Amino acid sequence: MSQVQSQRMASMCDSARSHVDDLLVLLSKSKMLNILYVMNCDPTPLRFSEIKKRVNSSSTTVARRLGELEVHGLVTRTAYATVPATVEYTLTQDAVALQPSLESMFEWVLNRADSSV
Amino acid sequence: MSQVQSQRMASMCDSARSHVDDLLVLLSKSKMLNILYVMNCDPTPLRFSEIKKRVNSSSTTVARRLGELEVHGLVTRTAYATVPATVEYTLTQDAVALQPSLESMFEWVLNRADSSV
DNA sequence: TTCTTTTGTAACAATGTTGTAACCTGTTCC
DNA sequence: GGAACAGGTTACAACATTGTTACAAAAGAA
Repeated sequence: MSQVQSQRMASMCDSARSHVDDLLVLLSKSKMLNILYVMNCDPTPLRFSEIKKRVNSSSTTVARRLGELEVHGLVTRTAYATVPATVEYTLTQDAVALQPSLESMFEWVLNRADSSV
Repeated sequence: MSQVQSQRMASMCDSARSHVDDLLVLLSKSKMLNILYVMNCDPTPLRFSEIKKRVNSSSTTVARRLGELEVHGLVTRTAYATVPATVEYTLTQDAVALQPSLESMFEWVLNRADSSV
């Protein structure tokens, strides 16, 4: 955002507000909810290629999203020195705490999708 | 299963899948979760300018988001012939069904924001 | 030696999204 | 007549994001 905001929102701490916004921006990135969804549905560690296949996106985007999730402490990346390389992703404790909300959100989404077909 | 049957099921799955994706794309648009958040926090009908102020975005974006929400049946727009014009937005029943998930998601977001400050 | 595989990264053109500025409607007040 | 207000819309330049293509590393198979 190019504009400098000097507004005073009376009741809320600005720095907390920006952290909340950061997280909402993170969750709003393309394929982010999809990735969390497939990782939520399948509690086993998932490989890069498997995630990519399930969310139906390019390597670039999947790599970017997983990187962002790792930076924010929502997924753990584990690389094994196999040939060819094997990398597994799992949700962290923090992300698991988000699971119930996501699950009921996805349920709502599925219900809507059903009734609008 | 016959070929015709499996084709029909495949296409049903596809269309359901695309509806799910539509909704995820909708929810992933910028400021969308913010708008749902402020409308969730304040159960009274909210005016355009009030929403705009609370999510801190441009008229263009807020109008676009509210329009999309209306098209998807998540908000109701009510215009009153006052001078100057008054327009109120409220969540629909459908959106209210999403509230619990959103609320616990926002709680999670706030908790994370707190601990990362 | 060259091919294959997985898991990425780099560069870049195409595409999508955003805010800004200007404008519009309709009515009341001066 | 002109200003002021809420609630937008439109055009467009600036900015952000995406997919594609090319590439790499490491080692076993052919």
